[in-house]
Amino acid sequence: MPKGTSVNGGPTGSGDLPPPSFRRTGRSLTDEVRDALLQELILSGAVPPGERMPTEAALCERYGVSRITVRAALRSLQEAGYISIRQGQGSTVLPRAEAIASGLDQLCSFETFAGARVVETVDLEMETVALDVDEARRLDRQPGDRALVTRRTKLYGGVRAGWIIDYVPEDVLAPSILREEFRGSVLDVLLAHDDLDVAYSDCDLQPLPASPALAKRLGVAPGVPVLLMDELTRASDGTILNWSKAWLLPEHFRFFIRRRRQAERA
Amino acid sequence: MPKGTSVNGGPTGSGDLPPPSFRRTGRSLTDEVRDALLQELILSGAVPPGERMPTEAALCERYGVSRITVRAALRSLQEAGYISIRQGQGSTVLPRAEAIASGLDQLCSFETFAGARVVETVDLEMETVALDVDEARRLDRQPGDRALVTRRTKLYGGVRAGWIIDYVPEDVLAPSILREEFRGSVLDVLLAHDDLDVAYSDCDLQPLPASPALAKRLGVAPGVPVLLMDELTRASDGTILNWSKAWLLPEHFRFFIRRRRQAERA
DNA sequence: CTAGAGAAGTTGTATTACAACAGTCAATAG
DNA sequence: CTATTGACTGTTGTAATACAACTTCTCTAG
Repeated sequence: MPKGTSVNGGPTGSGDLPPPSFRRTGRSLTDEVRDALLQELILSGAVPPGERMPTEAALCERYGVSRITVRAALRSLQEAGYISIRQGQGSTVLPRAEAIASGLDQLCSFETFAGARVVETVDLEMETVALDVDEARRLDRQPGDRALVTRRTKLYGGVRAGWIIDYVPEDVLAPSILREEFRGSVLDVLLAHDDLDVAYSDCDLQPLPASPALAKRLGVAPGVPVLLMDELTRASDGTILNWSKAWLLPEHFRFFIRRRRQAERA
Repeated sequence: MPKGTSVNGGPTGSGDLPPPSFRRTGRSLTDEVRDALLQELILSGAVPPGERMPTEAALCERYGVSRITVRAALRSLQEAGYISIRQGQGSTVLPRAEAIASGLDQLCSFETFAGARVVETVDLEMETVALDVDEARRLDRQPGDRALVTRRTKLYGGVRAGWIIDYVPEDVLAPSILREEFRGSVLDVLLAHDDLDVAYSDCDLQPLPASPALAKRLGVAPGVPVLLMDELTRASDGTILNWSKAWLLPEHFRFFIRRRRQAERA
């Protein structure tokens, strides 16, 4: 709730009132335009895959911003894999934008990931612990520092789908607050606190055979393949906010990612 | 091989000669600067994680380009997860850049992915086939269209690590050329042809128990977890260039991805 | 009818200017 | 002396204009 007051734009003096559906939060104008383009033109299907986006000049007019801002927003969308930009030709919406829109590269909770499916949380355990050496190193804290550990089983449509453990250090968020605001997702609580500035997570994926204990929790046979998702969530300055380990049954999850060509090395 | 002659820059008239290690290909100036920043400052460790990048003005001078170009390059790096940019403060290199640098979001062949490890290709089969209905739909072609199918087993350090099938439609690359240039990786052949304009791939990850046939090929017990990586490679205009299915043993692969926070939905 | 030149439309880059934000430090009020 | 305020500096964010470079289409000359 702080930082909501920063009126970013308020351009020089030209009284162009922003067109409809153009909200103004504390973020940069470029980010606002980026989101608007993504929502109103790409994800909505207004410009289907293969079709060309409006020209930069048209977008400037539509949103009442300069070409600088429009170009930054377009470049952002290009980098994210939504569009292709070619000099002299224009910007084209790429196919399968839905794959990246619902893909792994998007940092969101399992409840958000589930979409329309009914999600339940059972066998919930929350306790404050002192970090051991390994846990402390992983979280970039000191051994003995305290953190709230949350363990639970996730059900998708009534069926056991995953077993999840989260660590949230006390210096990130007071355990009392997390306990109070927890509604099934630790990440959603963190995301709701703007001051934490959740930005990204580094995630390690690894298929494993289900151990007997895990198999029992998930109601499957020991040895069936599960996917271990080991994830470290960070603020935009790199501070570690959360460590999450999730053992997931593949039949309930589909992992899409978009791989992009990188610069050729020297 | 066309497009190599396009001299992009040749700025107005200011005779600033570019500083060392600044190559000029057919790509945009912005992309050149982006790569230079990534190589020379971030990946080289010249600016370690947590440290601030030089200011935009300094980078303008260093590379002899305008602030427009530098900002576009920085924004690209930000979008890719390498740096954080904050108004009034500057750009900061984020921790664990190596995770994304060697991560799944980078489109590269298994040989490149393997790095220093010795990679061998055995049980190679290449044949031209007519696509059936399902294959054609997946490749966005017509049933009966012809494609070169490549099947082989990959060995990492002498140990069987994965079983891979590739489809390359004839209209993308002549089978004779592919057969001739194939050195273990289909993707590397495609990447070497600039005119194909390989840009990205959409990838579906799914853990599976190894079938008896697959287990036999990989020399493991049936039922052990393997990761199926189903991937569609595309050109920058969305054209499908290649369909690849890889069954991988997890002990030889580590899959990192960086998940970024997306725009909040309305 | 074809090949080539030319025009129009679009993105890429440069330049200049100012606004907005973060941090520092000195001046001031208590 | 302490704490708050205020100005100042350095940085990124946005705007306006201009032109270069690329793509596509049209028109013309042959």
